[in-house]
Amino acid sequence: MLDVKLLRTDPQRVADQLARRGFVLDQAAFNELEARRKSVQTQTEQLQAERNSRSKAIGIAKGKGEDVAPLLADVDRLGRELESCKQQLEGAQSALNALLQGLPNIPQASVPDGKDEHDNVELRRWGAPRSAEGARDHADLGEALGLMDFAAAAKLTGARFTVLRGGLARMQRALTQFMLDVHTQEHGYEELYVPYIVNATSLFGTGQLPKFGDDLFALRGEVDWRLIPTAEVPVTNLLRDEILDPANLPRRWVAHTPCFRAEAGAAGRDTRGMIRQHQFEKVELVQATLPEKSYAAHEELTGHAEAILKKLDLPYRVMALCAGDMGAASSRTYDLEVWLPSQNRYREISSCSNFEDFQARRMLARYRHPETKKPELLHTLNGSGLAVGRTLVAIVENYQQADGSIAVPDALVGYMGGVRRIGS
RNA sequence: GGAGAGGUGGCAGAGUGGUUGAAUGUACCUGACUCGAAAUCAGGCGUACGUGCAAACGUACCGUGGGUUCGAAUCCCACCCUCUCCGCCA
Repeated sequence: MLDVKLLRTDPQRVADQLARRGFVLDQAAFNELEARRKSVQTQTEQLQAERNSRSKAIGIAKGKGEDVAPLLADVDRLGRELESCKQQLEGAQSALNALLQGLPNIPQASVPDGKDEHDNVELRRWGAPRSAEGARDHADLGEALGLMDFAAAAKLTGARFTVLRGGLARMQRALTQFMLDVHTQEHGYEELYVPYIVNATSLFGTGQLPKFGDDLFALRGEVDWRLIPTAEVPVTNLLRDEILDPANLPRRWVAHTPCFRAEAGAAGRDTRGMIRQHQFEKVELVQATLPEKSYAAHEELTGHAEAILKKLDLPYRVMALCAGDMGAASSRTYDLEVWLPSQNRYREISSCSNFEDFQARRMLARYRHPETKKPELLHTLNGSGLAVGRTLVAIVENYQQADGSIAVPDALVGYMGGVRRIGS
């Protein structure tokens, strides 16, 4: 959520910056709602002040044993006016909130202009992509080995699910352990185990609700519980309604969870294979920092995710997303894209974002400023470190052998009980 | 699932209708004493929004949402959560 003060003081600047992401801010609508809210609020507060002082006078009079009847005179009228004011205030406030909650974050100055993924800017590349010549895709290879079974998953559930068997099931588990170990032992993250089901308040805090509920799976029942679309939701919400001691910053958390996405609107895209599933594994990095440190932390966190790709010797590139392609909550996003020889191109495997105080304001995640002693909003960041399912895809494709077997990356052999080859 | 107890400021813990946004302790901040520190003493110290250059003032907030009342932390209802015991269970 944006700071409403910013909208009051410099709406044109906000409008200009949101325009970079193709978002049109209705300034007239905001001004009207804001003016209305302000006038109704002032009126309500005045009425309440009057009521409070009368009530207090009645209390004092009673204490002295005086007659309170005169004081009760037009208290009825006051009460009715107050009641109607409160209702109006509620309406004005909720209309304003709805507008405010629908606004995306302001892109940071360094974010490139652009309207979609074609305008993203490549920052750097690492590794030597292998030729697409003769490369088979992961679904072909996995099914031929009998270790990746989409038909079985379709029977159990439906499209966009996978059954993994044997060596590939084990490799997915090995990848998870490997990533968690690197981040906890080399990058200083605390490992967390968190719920895979969250309430609506948590989803509001990180920004999935109210606007992006279509992509979430809801549980049936009386309570509004949803499956997490990413560990970002439960992990970041640990900060909700907290005031942290700055001595404990930055907080660095890593968690492995399955992720559940309805993929509404993705019909026809990546229908084949494991690229886009309703359920996938991910190791997620989350940081909470002082505001002045968040951009350094963003570079650092991106580097932590890159370290996994380097250790697995998977060629990748780093993309700075343009203003029009970023998620609504983000101020700046770097995507890591891994080389997939069967597609002869790079595909997203990690997305690392700095949200500045956008999420922190929604969830009141704060620290106590050492000098002013006042609570100030934290900055929050997260990134995949990495998407495990897509990492498995990348390994299958990049480590495929002429005979259709899959070599095991050196970094993973220890996690695979010494196995160096799958499928031969 | 059943029975009981409880949710108050950073923490502990009073407060059962009225000058209570909330005693007290502790932590923290400032000052005094001290060469310095500890101890002691004095003062300060919740969050959000609004008005104001500021001092200050107004409003809301005692798990959440309703209700009763001129007035609710306090009374009533519903829900959520925590703890104890029982049942069930990986």
